[in-house]
Amino acid sequence: MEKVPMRITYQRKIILEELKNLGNHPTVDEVYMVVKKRLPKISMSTVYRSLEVLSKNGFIKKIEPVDTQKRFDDNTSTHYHFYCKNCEKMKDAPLKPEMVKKLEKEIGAIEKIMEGNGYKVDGYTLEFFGTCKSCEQK
Amino acid sequence: MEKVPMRITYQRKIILEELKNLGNHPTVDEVYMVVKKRLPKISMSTVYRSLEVLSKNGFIKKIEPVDTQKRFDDNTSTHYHFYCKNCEKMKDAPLKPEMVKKLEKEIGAIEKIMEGNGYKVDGYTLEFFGTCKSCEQK
DNA sequence: ACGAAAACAATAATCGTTTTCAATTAAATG
DNA sequence: CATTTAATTGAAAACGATTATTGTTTTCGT
Ligand SMILES: [Mn+2]
Ligand SMILES: [Mn+2]
Ligand SMILES: [Zn+2]
Ligand SMILES: [Zn+2]
Repeated sequence: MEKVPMRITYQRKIILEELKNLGNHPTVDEVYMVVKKRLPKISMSTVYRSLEVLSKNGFIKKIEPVDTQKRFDDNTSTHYHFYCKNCEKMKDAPLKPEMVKKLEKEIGAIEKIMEGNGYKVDGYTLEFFGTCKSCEQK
Repeated sequence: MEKVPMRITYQRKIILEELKNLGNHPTVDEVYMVVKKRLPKISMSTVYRSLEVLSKNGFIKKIEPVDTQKRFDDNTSTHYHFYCKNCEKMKDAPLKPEMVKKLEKEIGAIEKIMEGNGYKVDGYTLEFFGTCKSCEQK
């Protein structure tokens, strides 16, 4: 149960450096392409692993979908979801309609602000994750 | 440019039926498995296409990630993102820190409510999508 | 009932990501 | 230092989810 400190290897140092001067939210492939210029022999898996380690140690932040699979909902009205990492099920967020309405309005206002800033906002997704009620009760 | 009405095929009818009585947000595979019991010869691609068509015609709602690729951010503080469907770049949502703070607080309250409902909330993702400023200016 | 267009089943291809494993490198020990 | 131990790497294969392709079948307006 000991926490082994992250090793600062040459490739990790360079990956971090290049991520920083790439700036805006690159994909793994984008990082790979620039790093390859300095480390021609580096492999894709090293880039994947390093970014993972760097984010796990708080140097950077990973942006990833809560759940990668497509899902379908017979309820077409606006509501939010909760993904349980334990049972891997998607549940409706346990919120009263009034709460949903309020949040919806709030975020709608935010969208307006972004539109005022020159962005065309088509929509958004808000998803919570953690452990669902039934899983928690065990 | 004509809008062709969706054909109501046997398999679409059954897929919709089964999606409805599956209830909670099934994955494509989950739909496939139950539908296969009634239509042993149905193929996976038909399930994919049908769910797509059904959602496009408003019968059901698709739940999918704004962007499927992993991305990494050198900014580790809390902030929101905007995905441009045109240039396929992820940008920081153009919001003033005060606005972010406010939303953060608002959603934090929502999390509390869900915790009160027996859920363990580890976090959430909020992502906007549409067309970014620079793409819009063309 | 006929025929054009749409949808189908089966299969292969693609995409992003993870795993495997032998070789290399870094850190810990003496 | 030299030696031991353990983590990391590169290359390749495997993976799961989704999309594309190709003939065949079905739907539906006429
Ligand atoms: Mn739902
Ligand atoms: Mn960011
Ligand atoms: Zn659960
Ligand atoms: Zn753009």
